[in-house]
Amino acid sequence: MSRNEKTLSRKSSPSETRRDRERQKTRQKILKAATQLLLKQGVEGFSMRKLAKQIGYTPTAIYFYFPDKEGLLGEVVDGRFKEFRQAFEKIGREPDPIRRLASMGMAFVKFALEHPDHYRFMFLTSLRSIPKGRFLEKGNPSQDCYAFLWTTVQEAMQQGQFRSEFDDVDQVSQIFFAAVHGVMSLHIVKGDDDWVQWSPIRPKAERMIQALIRGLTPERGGSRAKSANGSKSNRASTAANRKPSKLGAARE
Amino acid sequence: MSRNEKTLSRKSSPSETRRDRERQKTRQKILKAATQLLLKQGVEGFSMRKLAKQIGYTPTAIYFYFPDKEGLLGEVVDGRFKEFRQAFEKIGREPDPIRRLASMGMAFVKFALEHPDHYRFMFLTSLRSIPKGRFLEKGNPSQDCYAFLWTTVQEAMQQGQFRSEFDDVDQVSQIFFAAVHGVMSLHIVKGDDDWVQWSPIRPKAERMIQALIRGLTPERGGSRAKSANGSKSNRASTAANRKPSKLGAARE
DNA sequence: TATGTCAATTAACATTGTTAAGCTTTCCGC
DNA sequence: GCGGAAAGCTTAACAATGTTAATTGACATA
Repeated sequence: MSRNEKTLSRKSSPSETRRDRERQKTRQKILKAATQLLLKQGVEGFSMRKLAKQIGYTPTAIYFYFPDKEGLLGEVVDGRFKEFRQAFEKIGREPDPIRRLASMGMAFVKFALEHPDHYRFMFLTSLRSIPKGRFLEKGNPSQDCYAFLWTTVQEAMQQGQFRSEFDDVDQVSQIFFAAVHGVMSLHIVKGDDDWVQWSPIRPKAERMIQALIRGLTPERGGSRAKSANGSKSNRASTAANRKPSKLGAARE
Repeated sequence: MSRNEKTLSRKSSPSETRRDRERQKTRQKILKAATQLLLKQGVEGFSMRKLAKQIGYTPTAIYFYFPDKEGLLGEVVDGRFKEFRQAFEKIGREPDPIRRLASMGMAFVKFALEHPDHYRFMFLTSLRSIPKGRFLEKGNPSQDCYAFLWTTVQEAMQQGQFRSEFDDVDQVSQIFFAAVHGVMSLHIVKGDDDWVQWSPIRPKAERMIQALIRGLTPERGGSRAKSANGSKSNRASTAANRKPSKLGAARE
């Protein structure tokens, strides 16, 4: 915490931008190399010294740009979350929130399969004291994945699409997210553990999302709850109205 | 892999047992200390040197009893799995497999809450080449947790308690396990990440199990699935007995 | 008594994250 | 243009990690 808050050190000189541009450039270079190294070597195989060697610098040079290893990797992960959020772009246009939920689940699966190492770091590692929310706006559904999920769940809830006992947006969001996360994390962490005969991941995940949504929503036989939200004052009033104040892509 | 397969080195001498008893004793001593250290310091804080200091030995002495860090911790975890399995003892006597399933889920939750560090190591860490199955018999439901789960799912399936599309025992077992694992791992890893407003873990897990089971089983309104097993009509009545109310029998 | 195995130690190696001090090069005010 | 300061980076080092090779002492067996 000593000497790397240089982003606005010089007070007001015209050449500040030039220096700073150069600085940002190498910063990005380090960040990019770190991302690649993380992908190739995995979280365990990542080391500051390897990274330094790869960019032709000395290990200490990195500390001029980043506070420490956690801070660096935290920022790498921030970038991944951004990319993660982008995978949800098209889904946002799906009108039915329940359908949107299912799509989000599958997008999540796809992302986890494509970036297992980043996934590991994003959701399977607890890092305290990384620069949270420096590059992502918390609570903003267009940047914050959890907020996006939250909003979708809230919408469905306001439309009366969930069973009456599921009246807490946070709870339902987390149940849904946790389920999908469970399949994917097991796949990534224990996937080649031959103690268990693992069934194919994709259909498994799909089925799970199906089942979970079926369990969260009322039965379809007779009275399809046709969005009983004519008046918003049904049971969804207590929890569903709360704005996503503290939430976001699980990170740290 | 060099010098620690000494368990049966001496061929046939009467004093073998004496030596070996001593050996097993210190082995257990190390194992116990390792378990405690793992509990107190967590996976990250665990180190061979700390362990050595705690038992009054030199770090290298440990290598005389265990191949390496992974091997040691692997055996620690084996012990925890045994304990884990014991948490299922009473549940085994529940006649209805679906109810049994729900109880297993809640037992799992309880275990995770009580032993978060061991949980971390058991399910959140990928250890390749650890001496698995040295102390646990794979496939035996009374020792192997997954086998216990599997058997339960199979029984329910044979009774026709699942929807027709869920016809793969492995898949259903893993879906169920993964869901519960998802909530618990998120709780453990990200539980104190204030980016997300986490909802209380216990009711969340309970609700999730409820929802998932509801989604896996046929709807209860009209024609109750009549268990296409034909042959073993031993307990086809349980299907009618099941209620959609409270499933989490395993309370604390 | 001699010998070989067992149990444990000392010393060392390689690798890790991180910091303190120093050395150029560049920039800014004068 | 010049002096001083800051930026950018390196060298050297520290402490902690897992792990191995060589060695020493004890002890049971021949």
